[in-house]
Amino acid sequence: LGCVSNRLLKDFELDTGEFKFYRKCTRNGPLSSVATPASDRGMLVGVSLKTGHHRRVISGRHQASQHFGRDSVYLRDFSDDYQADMYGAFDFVLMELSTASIAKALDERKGFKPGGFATPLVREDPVLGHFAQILALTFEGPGKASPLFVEQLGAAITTYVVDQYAGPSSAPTSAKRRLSRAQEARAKEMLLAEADGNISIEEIASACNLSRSYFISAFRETTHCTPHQWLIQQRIARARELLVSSDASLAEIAVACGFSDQSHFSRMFSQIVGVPPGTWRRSQ
DNA sequence: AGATCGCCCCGCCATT
DNA sequence: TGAATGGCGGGGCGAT
Repeated sequence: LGCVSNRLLKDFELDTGEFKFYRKCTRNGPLSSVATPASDRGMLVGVSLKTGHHRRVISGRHQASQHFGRDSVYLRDFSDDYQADMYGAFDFVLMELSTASIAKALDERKGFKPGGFATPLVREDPVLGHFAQILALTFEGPGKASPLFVEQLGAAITTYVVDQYAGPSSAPTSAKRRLSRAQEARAKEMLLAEADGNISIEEIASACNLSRSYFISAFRETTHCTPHQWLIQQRIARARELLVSSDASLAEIAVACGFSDQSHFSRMFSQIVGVPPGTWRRSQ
């Protein structure tokens, strides 16, 4: 994000794949300036946990001074160049909203299309302030928060930001088959739990009160991935964690991730990651 | 919602 | 011995 890492007191990052969170905190400023060129990373939401920071944002010939108190929120669009001089210590929780997840949240706004965001902007927002505190606790809490929890939290924040800060909606779009948040969460939960007792797609669909065929297409519209494909990706993600965090054999990791044997695991891993698991592990 | 059908995942084997 | 690759049949997944 343009900060010099070794000058930060706290510098955490949490990447769920769909969402990216940061905690960035300085002891005693001044961190002279930051500059990031335009990119297609989507939007950045920053929430200040403390008061006493201000910065001068330079865009073209214009300069604007922004003061941050507790619960101050700023939004900026990564597709614009960003340059700012910073004064005073800061403590931020930040979240990156990918263009895809923004589009998804806008799409879910009862069939209304985007009106765009008013950026850059700074304002007080106690709701996002509380979300930021939850995230800060998630970063520093004793146990790791489950990926599903973090993902749902990201979804909630995205929805909130779009509701509050996206411009007026315009033309309605055609309604598609999609899962409600509750159905999506339930379905994902059941897919992950499938490790023990074999659950079929049929059963998950009926748990969501949907027919099998409708469920599959709605899941796809919602997550841009078929149920079984999604499960495989979750298993591979888990495998990546175990590959770096443990010294278990590939056969053991395969079983731990829901693959019945090593050969099949290696094949699926290669297909998705591009290199076989052993090679990938050595590269980490 | 329910029926049909092709394809790919799975689980097991062998080989290097 | 562990890891990577290939073959193969059954069955469930996913699209229509």
